[in-house]
Amino acid sequence: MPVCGPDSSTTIYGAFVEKRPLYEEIKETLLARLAADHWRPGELLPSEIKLAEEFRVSQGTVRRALDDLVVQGLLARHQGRGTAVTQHKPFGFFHLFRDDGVRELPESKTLRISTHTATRSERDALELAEGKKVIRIARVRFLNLEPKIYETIVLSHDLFAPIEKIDARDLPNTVYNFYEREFGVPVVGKRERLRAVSASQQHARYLHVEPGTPLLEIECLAMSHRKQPIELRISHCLTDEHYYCNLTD
Amino acid sequence: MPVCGPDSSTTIYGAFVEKRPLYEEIKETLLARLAADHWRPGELLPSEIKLAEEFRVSQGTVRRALDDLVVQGLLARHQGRGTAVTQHKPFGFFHLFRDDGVRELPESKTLRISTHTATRSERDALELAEGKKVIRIARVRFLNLEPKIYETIVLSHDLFAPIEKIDARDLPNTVYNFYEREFGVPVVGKRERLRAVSASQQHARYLHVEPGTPLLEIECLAMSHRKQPIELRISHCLTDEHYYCNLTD
DNA sequence: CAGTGGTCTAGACCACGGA
DNA sequence: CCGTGGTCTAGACCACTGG
Repeated sequence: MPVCGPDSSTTIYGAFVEKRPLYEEIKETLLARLAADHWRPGELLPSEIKLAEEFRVSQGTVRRALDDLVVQGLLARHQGRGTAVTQHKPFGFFHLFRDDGVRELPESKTLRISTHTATRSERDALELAEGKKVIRIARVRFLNLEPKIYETIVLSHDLFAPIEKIDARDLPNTVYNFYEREFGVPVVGKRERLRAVSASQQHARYLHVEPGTPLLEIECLAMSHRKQPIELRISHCLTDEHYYCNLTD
Repeated sequence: MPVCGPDSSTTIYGAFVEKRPLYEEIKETLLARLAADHWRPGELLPSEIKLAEEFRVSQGTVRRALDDLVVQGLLARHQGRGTAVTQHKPFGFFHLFRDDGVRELPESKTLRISTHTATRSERDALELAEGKKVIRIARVRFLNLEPKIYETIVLSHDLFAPIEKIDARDLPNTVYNFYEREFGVPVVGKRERLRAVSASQQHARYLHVEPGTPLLEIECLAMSHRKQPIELRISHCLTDEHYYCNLTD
């Protein structure tokens, strides 16, 4: 009798099983444990056999769940060693590379955190009702000590109200893990829209360029499970010395 | 005794098996058949059971190979119906959407096809030796009848020499299928680098904008199996009414 | 209804890593 | 050496599709 989630059940194989595939249930359970920092990054999970015993399923079913999480970038498996939690957050995966191919980690300076009534496009992206409020965070991000990105983060006030009161200096550099840890909403996917736009007066001031300079606009919608939108992020990047990289295969 | 490729073998399970995983061999074989137009897009492949019999492996092994090809986007499976060749491969490769989310099929007008000695950056991308020649194809692409993309395609002359003699009007709108059909090189992956740049005089002329207008530059390297680079494509897109979309999950 | 893919099991052997 | 994940098998039942 498999023991994963509190779902409704039906009998097959002469036993009780959840209607959704077992490996989906197991994935959810493991995902929840990952979100709850059950294991530290780099730490080894129990072996397939142990997990199979715990969930009362066959090794193959656990394997299927683990494989999916590996594809999602949450776990890494090593023959002979074990299955480990991925070191560097996979979803905050930063796509900007220096022209020579090196990936730099951006530093952030938070300019302000404020609350407003959501605009039409913010409501559309975050699936909010009319009149709902959002928290906006404005940041400048530095690559190699030079300001290269002006970034606005938009969050549903209902979900993230406590952020309002945080001191701008205390906002972590990478916020996806922060959302997961503080608010229990893991970011598992995103939808990005890119455009080339002209730098506004404001962009120009913070990025030390002339207004009208071409900027790469990245509108990124981070999503949790079941496509629930979590965070809207609009970045304006100076791509004179960097490029945005996208791989497929 | 599995029967896939002409690889060296070793005995396990008391039988002869290839050193590489069986499902990899099967993938390659199916991939070759797909490249050879063994099945038409939309056509159903033999069932898992038939394929398992043909390759003399278990159903699970065939399934593993098919699943991988589904992830690659080459096949689509439908419970109760069968496994089909994906209908529109080129569509899956085109990322530009209209602001309202609709995806338009771009029209192309080929401006010229010419041959040159490869530049440094072209050699780097296509992994060519110094002094090698490349074919350059310049196109303007139209969305909703308006010129929106100025595109340069760069191909190794060694691989694609016959293209040189093709009349510009006969070059198909979507060339990936063309490469596969005419030259036997299937495009299975790509690496894209995006930047925001200013329109040059030439861009401006063809796209009917002022020089200096921000354009989205997409440098796309199309690759065949084993990361072999096939085609370098540099597109300059006017993103006043469109955006480039990237999904992750 | 028969045939397809989707899920799951139980068990086998192999290749790799670390003690 | 043992325990890990990686591959493979044979067979079961389910859910869906089509005639």
